[in-house]
Amino acid sequence: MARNITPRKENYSQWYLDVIKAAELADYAPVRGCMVIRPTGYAVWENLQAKFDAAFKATGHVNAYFPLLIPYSFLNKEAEHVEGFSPECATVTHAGGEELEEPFAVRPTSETIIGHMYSKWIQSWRDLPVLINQWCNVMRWEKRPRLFLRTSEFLWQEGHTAHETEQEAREETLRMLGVYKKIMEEEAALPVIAGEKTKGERFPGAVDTYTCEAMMSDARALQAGTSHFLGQNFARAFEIQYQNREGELAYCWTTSWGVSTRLIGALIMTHSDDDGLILPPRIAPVKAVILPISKDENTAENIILPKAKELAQKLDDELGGLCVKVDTDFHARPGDRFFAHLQKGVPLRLELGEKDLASGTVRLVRRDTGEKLDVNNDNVIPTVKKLLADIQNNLYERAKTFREANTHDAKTYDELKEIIDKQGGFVRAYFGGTPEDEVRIREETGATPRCVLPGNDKGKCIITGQDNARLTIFAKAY
RNA sequence: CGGGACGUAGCGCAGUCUGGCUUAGCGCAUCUGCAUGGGGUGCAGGGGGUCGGAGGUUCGAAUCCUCUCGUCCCGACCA
Repeated sequence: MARNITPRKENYSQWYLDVIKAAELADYAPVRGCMVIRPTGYAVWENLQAKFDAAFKATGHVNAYFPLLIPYSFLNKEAEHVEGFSPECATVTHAGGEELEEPFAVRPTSETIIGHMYSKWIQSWRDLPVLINQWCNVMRWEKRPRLFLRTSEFLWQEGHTAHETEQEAREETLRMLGVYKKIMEEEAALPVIAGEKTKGERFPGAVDTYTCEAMMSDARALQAGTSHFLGQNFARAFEIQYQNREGELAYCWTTSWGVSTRLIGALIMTHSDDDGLILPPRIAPVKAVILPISKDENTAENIILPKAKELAQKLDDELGGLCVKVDTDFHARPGDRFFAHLQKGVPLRLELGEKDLASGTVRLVRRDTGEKLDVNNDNVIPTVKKLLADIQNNLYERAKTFREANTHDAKTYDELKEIIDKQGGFVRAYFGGTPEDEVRIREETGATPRCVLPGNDKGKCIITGQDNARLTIFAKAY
């Protein structure tokens, strides 16, 4: 249907890029791996940001800002951390026309510099917990960039907390994982599985890493957000010590957690179709668009437009403002205007023409299903509210149904191989192997352990044959 | 980082092998006018590129050579 978008079945990667281009979400920057987030894409990010930020504040966190440049030596203080990040770290070696004595790292993440500051700020158990979040950009020099999913520079949020006890820090890690899951599911309509990462997939420097794992519409997995229990690793590396209630010096227990603009990639690949972008109403910058239609421009402008504006105002009042757009591009033909909004993923289209005025109705068209409804003027506002809620719900349910239909169980390693090879999707299997086993599985199947399911479901490991292995999801991932 | 493909107007392409035959062409989009108008309308007229960038070969380069930047696909690598 859309002539500027490659059908999903034909070439998934191309489809993804075409949707981004058609919806004007982002464009390539002149620097390899970097992108420009265009106003529409940025508006989506702002909406996501607003939801997460409110949830962070509600759980007692405050925002702050730490610098972009980090003394490179800081990264070296945590062995696993530097090993994990140095390959993708950009460094600044010159400034002011001179070579620097010590290079700066452009932050790939901020555990180190925040750890450094925390060691200065934290003296006593009375200073704890410290619950700080920052919204910023980070840079990771990726070999193979893809818009939103893996760009050299991206926007994200990183929460960094320090606690008095291990239990408190562990609770924080899981609390934020829960916050992520809730917002992803309720606001972004992305069904996710919240679970633990295996050893091989852990964040460099973490004791435990948790993830919200989503399935894209090609049945591949996408890590949508992570939360890390850092134990005392960074506290020891940066001497984040405090005097405890007994008057002794003790190391803090820290956590970190983040979600990024990658979520926009997840939204695209979860909800959109061959006509272009589909956005869940709760995070769509424009929730509904009203199109005044008439073959006579004068009628459109002087009779229909005022009514459209009036309706938009009423809807805005009901929906919380600035969410309804009136399309005043009378010169363009209706078909062109439909497609423009279709591709940009506006959840609901309201058509208001002479026929509607005569019959006292408005035509409503859903983006997710294409369903059309003629609704009496009196019922427009409640119907719009209902439809937006329905669309939100439908997108979530649709994605969840797809995920469930593409999730299979494997009793043996051979079965796992077979399913990954023939059907793809998520494969549940008991796994208790080592990181070396994970590497071997990846090499032999292309799949990686995405997440260990919560709960006490245990069984015989498909690799080692040992009992008590935890139920783990394997999949090919982005 | 290895293998492959590619970079010519906003988008998609032809021309590149066999340098001059083009003031660099085509489709879509765009602009103007008229008609049209509820899922991509029709006719007419117009605007826009110096061929990713730098250097070289040549009387002459979008076309040949060297370097460089970027994109896509596969692989390696990677929260």
